[in-house]
Amino acid sequence: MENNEIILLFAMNMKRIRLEKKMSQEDLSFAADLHRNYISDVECGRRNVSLQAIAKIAAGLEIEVSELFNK
Amino acid sequence: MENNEIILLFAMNMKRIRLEKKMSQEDLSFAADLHRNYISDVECGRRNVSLQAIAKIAAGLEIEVSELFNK
DNA sequence: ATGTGACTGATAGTCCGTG
DNA sequence: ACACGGACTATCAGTCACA
Repeated sequence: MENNEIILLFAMNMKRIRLEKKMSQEDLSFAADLHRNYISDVECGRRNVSLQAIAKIAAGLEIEVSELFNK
Repeated sequence: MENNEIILLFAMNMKRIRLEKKMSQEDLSFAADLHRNYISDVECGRRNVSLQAIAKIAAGLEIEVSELFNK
């Protein structure tokens, strides 16, 4: 597979922002309407997230989508 | 399907940028290593694109991923 | 040069658990 | 509160013929 650069960038930004907001993965899973285990997988860089899931995560974190792709 | 706001935002940005760069869909499909019909589908908002495909498209357009999510 | 329906194999995303 | 596994269903990636 091996183009996981963007997957890791996304994962790291997501985790960093979630912690800044003092949310648990379960808080986020509820706010984003995604499964708790899925949030865990994404933050560990184990998932190739789709646009709609990206939008849900950004909404759950109350941020713009583009913030999840900052370098 | 419902929440296609982000899908349409992505589609419109992608098409606008591609045209600004004076590329055809076929040019982009070659540069991004994605099928021509797939590029067409994405620009028409018919696909829920994943992170890895997003990275390929941004690379093909020679832009940052976050530019595809500007409002 | 682009849009669309349809198809198949792969994987996104859910849910049950465990430590 | 989180990582990880296994199993499941819904959907995505990738392609074709044709308009």
